[in-house]
Amino acid sequence: MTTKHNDLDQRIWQVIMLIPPGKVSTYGDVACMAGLPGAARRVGRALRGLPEDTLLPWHRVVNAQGRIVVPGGSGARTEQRTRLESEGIQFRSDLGVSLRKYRWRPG
DNA sequence: ACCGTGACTCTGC
DNA sequence: TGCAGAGCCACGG
Repeated sequence: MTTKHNDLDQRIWQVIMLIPPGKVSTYGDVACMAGLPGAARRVGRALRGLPEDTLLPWHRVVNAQGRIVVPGGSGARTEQRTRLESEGIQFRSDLGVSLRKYRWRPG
């Protein structure tokens, strides 16, 4: 098999599963860590195809503003916020989280 | 190969 | 603070 569209997704998922509980990362950072600088949108596509029963901590991925950019769908937005709060992450209003405090940086 | 689309990001008003 | 435009990468028709 030469063409594996899953290859990119696989790499993206691998990065996301490294995000520790209580911390969050941005689409841009995940893309960069996956070796795809600037491909933040590609990360969104990778998460979009995730099954509902996935073990991947997709909820720890927010946009560059620390806000949830997940479309309503089946209440995924609410679920993301609930999961983050259950990990000790505090939300500022309905705006989002403080990246300054919860942003995860590999190092 | 061209064009439109998206769970993005940055800059400007 | 919020909205709009342009740039960005990869995918699907």
